[in-house]
Amino acid sequence: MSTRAVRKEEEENLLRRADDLCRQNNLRLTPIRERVYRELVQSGGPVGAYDLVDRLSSDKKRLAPVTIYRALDFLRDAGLVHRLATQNSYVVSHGQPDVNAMKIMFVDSKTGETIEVHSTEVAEAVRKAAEQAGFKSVSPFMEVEGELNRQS
Amino acid sequence: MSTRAVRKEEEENLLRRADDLCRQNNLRLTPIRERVYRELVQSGGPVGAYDLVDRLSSDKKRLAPVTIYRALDFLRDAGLVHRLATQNSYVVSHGQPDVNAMKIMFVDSKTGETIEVHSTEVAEAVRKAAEQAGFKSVSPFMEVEGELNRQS
DNA sequence: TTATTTTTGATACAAAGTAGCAAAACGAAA
DNA sequence: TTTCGTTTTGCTACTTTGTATCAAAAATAA
Ligand SMILES: [Zn+2]
Ligand SMILES: [Zn+2]
Ligand SMILES: [Zn+2]
Ligand SMILES: [Zn+2]
Repeated sequence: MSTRAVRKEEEENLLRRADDLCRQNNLRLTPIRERVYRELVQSGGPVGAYDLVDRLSSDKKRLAPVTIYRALDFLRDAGLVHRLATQNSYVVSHGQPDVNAMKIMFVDSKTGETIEVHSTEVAEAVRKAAEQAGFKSVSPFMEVEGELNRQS
Repeated sequence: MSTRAVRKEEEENLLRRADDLCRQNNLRLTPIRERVYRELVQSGGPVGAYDLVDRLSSDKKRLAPVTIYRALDFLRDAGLVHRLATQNSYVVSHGQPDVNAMKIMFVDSKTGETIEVHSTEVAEAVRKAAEQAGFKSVSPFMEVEGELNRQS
């Protein structure tokens, strides 16, 4: 099977899982919301909101930014998409949401490429640090910039 | 000694240390850079760039945003100030820069209040996770949202 | 001094995100 | 099916955040 086909299959898996998740939680994965999610999935990386406006607009119909932002808000609330604050961009959340793990989004400083890793060790260490700081709970998501090993 | 006086003393410590740091590294802590840093120190928390514009502008002289952004860029490069990407704001870096520690900025989701904690445990756990993700190095700074214990 | 580099000022602009309200679509009753 | 309240979408305009550009000023070096 070609890597192209593999990716296509992964895309369909993500779409199906998003569909299931929404159905199970009585959330409505409406056409635009699905189109935004699909575009993020297909891009394979972080995409800016105004990029999504362009990509999902046709010559006939230009979407308003707020339409995209609303769809993104929905997808984020559903846990399907993360916002990368340092990049002003949005990226699909991979992996089953493991409640005890910290979801770390590593962002390559050069290219903006991201890789998501889940780690219970980091979660535990951050929880301890949070306690020190007087925080009772912390977000299970964080963003860390770094340099990707450039394998040519 | 009053807590007010204690804070004043802390402020002066930070200013002096910033001055020393710049002198030692041949960096120029010019008047406007120092004013921006001082304002951040005195505020005791994160402040937005345009807030700084207002606070440092007088009736006679209105500073241009770019002036503030340049000062902030300098201060960030010097390691004196952090940008909180999730809050679009800037905050002074506390603590001696311990090279082996992760500097975690906990941000209260409700108030925006921040507390900085340095942790070698988190640094180590993140480093391991980064290795998994194929990252050779990571930023020693991260931002985590959470809920502060509300001590009334 | 004179030349070179760095910093600041001023204007305009770009990019990211939101407010407000009306129309449309949807979902649950009746 | 019709009614009615709720949710979603479209549309316009607007706010907030951050930059590009180029000239003037200040600092540093020669
Ligand atoms: Zn939301
Ligand atoms: Zn995720
Ligand atoms: Zn810089
Ligand atoms: Zn710091």
